[in-house]
Amino acid sequence: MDTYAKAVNMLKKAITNAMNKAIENGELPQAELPQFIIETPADRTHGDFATNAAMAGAKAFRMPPFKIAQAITSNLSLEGTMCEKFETAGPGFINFFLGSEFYSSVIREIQSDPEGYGRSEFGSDEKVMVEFVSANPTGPMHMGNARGGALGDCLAAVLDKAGYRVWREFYVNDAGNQIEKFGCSLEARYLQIFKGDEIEFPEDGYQGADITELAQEYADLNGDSLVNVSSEDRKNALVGYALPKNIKKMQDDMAKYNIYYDKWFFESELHKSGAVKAVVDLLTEKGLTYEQEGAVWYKNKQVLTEKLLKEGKSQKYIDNLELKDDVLIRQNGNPTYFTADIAYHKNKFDRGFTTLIDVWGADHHGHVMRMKGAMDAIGYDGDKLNVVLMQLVKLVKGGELVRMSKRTGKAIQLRDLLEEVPVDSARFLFNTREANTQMDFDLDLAVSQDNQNPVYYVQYAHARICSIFKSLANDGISPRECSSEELALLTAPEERELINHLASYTSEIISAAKDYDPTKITRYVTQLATLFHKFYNSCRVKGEDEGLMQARLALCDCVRAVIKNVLTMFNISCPESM
RNA sequence: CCGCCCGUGGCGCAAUUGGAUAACGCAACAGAUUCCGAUUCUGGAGAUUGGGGGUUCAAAUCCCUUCGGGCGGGCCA
Repeated sequence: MDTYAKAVNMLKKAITNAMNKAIENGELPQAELPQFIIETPADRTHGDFATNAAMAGAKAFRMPPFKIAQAITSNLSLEGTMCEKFETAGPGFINFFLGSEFYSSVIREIQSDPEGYGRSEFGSDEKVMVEFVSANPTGPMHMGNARGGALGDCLAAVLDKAGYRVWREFYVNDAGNQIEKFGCSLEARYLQIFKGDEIEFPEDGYQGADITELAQEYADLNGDSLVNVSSEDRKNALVGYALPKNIKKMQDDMAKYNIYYDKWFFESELHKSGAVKAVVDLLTEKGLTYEQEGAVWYKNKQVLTEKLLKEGKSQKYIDNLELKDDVLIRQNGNPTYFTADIAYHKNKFDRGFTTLIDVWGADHHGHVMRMKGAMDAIGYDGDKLNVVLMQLVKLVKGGELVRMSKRTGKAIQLRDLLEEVPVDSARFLFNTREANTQMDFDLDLAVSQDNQNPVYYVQYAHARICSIFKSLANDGISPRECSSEELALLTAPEERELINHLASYTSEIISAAKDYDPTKITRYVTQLATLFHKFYNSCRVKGEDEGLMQARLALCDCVRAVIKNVLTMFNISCPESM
């Protein structure tokens, strides 16, 4: 357990003991102990930790919070808590102040295992799959995929650090309707090459220039050999050529973006193996399907109504949702995307993943509830499927909305972004806004190399620390292990605040993992850099007496280690000089 | 019409998930510094947390209502 968690735990125990003692000696009435929390106050003059135990107990003890606080504190012993002082304040808070033992053990903890710092067993080795991006292979990836990639990959990294066994997966929709459309679009462009504009382009086809290019490429390689074959053979040949190329492109783009998947999962496998059909059979066995107008339907309304009633929602609420059933097998005999997706998520559970996380665009939110319901329906726990919804990104340059790429005249692609913006910057900046908020991605900021750019600011703090060590090495000074007495010299407010922040790293990781929110960590590390600069400005390292200098060097070393720890986790570079 | 998400100083955003005087960064104002790395720091100014009501010791957070923005609502994905 990390020092911070230890300190909180011991404090919790001490407070519980004090309440029990107060009940024994009659200062508090007999009652069940209230649930209370230990928090770190926003305002540090309120101490390093505070508890709401007295306020939380107001109801149970039927006493004013302030009186309860007095009863607790008069029975409180700080023995073994790392705190050296407490006080009551405000409406009944009890505030605690840490002693030097805490500060030196934080530094020692980090230095003993810099790479392992922040890791915990919170996730108990549970197998988690994070599925993200999963863009359609019918065209290039866009800005939304860029955001999803950064968020999903860093979320996975956070979960890994929090003690989960994490698996990253990309679901390739290489089957079904959109591939059919893809084929028709390619076919039309191909035939246009040889027969001109008399060939009509399908109304709902993919308009993109990439389709035309792919058709042209095929024509350049194989000539007009497909003009006189059946439409089906022609489409198969074109898709067989174009699809692998598109998938390869996506894989290259992801690699450029420093994203590496454990698996690229192909939807076509589910069709081939019969898994999609099996899902329909399974639902039919459970009496949850019916036929109508030549299609097979899934009783979504029934399933969700039962689920929502169980959750305590009112009938009126449910009626208002106007739930509808869904098609599993179309009139033409083809399964829908929904059916394949059920089969895919079933497959994930069957592979032993106990928690599934999907990162989806917010436009898919209507899909969330029925997907969870479908998991329940086939005998899995729909609540183990968690969907992180992500709002749209707008590109902004010079304060103005950028709609399309200057070069191609088309919507901005992931590729265009990576040509303009360093990968480090993109990965970091996409992780500065929570998934569920609309975001403006500021291109000027992303390329700027000054402290306005948070990545740069953080990397710079790291480089600066490295340079301190180099500068001291030139003077013949090398860092050494410090004694507790020396570390106890770190008493300046800037030093203590910095150490406090270092200490909260592990719990911050856990909190980010709980909320599926990696953006907490970019905020954490930016704050760390800020606190370091404050320290750097008010506390000189060089030229102080040997003991203090070494203690401050140890602190610098810890800051450097944690910055590197975060950036490495997020696959962002961490230069020693810039 | 119904549902989901969002609304916090001029701008960008946070708040340990119900806790103390709503934090931080730009921009603007007043000043200090130019020292291990491009500066950095210290002050004050600026907020009825979109509006209104409710729940309780305590609400930006939960409930109701209203306004504004985004998204979605069966043979698309």
